[in-house]
Amino acid sequence: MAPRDQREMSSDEESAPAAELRRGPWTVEEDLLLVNYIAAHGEGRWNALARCAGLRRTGKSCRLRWLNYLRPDLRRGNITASEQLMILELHSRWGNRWSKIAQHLPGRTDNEIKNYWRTRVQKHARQLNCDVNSQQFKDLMRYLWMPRLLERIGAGDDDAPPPAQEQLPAAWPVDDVEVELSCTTAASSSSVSTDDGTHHHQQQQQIVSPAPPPAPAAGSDGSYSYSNNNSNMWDTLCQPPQTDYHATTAAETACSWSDESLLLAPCLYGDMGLPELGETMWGAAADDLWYTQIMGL
DNA sequence: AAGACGCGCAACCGCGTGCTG
DNA sequence: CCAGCACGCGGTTGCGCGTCT
Repeated sequence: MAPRDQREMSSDEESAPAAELRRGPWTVEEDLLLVNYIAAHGEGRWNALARCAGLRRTGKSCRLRWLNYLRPDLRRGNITASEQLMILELHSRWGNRWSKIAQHLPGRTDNEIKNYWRTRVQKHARQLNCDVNSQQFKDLMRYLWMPRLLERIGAGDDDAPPPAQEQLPAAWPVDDVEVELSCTTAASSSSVSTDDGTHHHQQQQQIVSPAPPPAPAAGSDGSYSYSNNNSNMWDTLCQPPQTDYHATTAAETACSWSDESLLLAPCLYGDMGLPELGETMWGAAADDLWYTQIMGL
C-alpha cells in the first residue's frame, strides 16, 4: 500500500468511499460544476456542497479550489511592490500567520502569500546562508529591501496596478494594529484614527533613497571587488559609509546613517550605484543583481 | 535535440478550534 | 461535559514548465 494510502483518513473523506473520490488537478467540468453550484446556492457546508453539486471531491478540496482559484474577487498576476511591502511588514509582525496577512491584501489568498514567502523570500535567505527568521535577515529586510520597495512605490514604479475597484486602498484598514510602513529613519509615515475608532495608515509621499550598501574596495584597475566569504557579509553590510566605523548591527547602522549620507549614496558607490528598478521579487531583476554584487555572491 | 535541473504554484494533509446536539 | 462534525490554518508535496547543459 502506498504511504499516502496508509495515512489516516480525515473526517471529510469518511463520508464517501475513497475509491470514488477524485484527487489531483481539477478539470474544467469540475470547475464549472462548483462555480455554478455556488452561484446558485452559495458557499459553505462544503461536504454537502460537494455531494449535491455532483463532485466526486472532498468538501475540503472544493473549499480550497474555490477560495484559492475560482473566487471571482481573486487578483491574479505578480505580487506588486505595495503588496510585497505589506507582506514583509505583516510577516515581521505576525510570523507565518498567512491567513491573517492575506486579510490585509485584497484578492490575495493565504496560499499565494505562503508560496510567495517560501519561494522568494526564503530563497534569498538561503542565498545569504542565514535563517529566514534570524535577526540578521530581518534587519536586511527592514533596512534594505523595505526602503527600496517604498522607493519604488513612491516613484510610481509599482507593478501593473489592478483594476480600479481592486486597487489597494491608500489607507489600509488594520483591525488590531497599526501597520507602520516606515522602514528607515528617513522614510516617514503616520497612522490616523477614524471616527469609528479604527486605525488607518497613511503613506507619505516623501520617499527617500534606501539605506546605501557598503562601499566596495576599489581595485587597482578601478573595478570593485567583493568578498565571496559569506561569513563576512554582515560585517560588510553593517559598515556605515564612513571611514571610521565600529562593529554594529545592521539596525543600528541603518539608524545611524544620516539623510545626507543617503543622498550621497550614488556618489559613494561609484559605477555600482543604485540599480535601476525593474520587476520581480524584491522586486527587480536589477535589484537582485545589485544585491548579489553587494553580498559577493 | 534531449535529458537534467530548478522554480513556482496548485493541491493535499494533519491538526487545532469552534459549534452543535 | 462530551463526542462528532465542519471548517480553517499552516506545512508539505508533486507536477508542469522553463532554463540550462
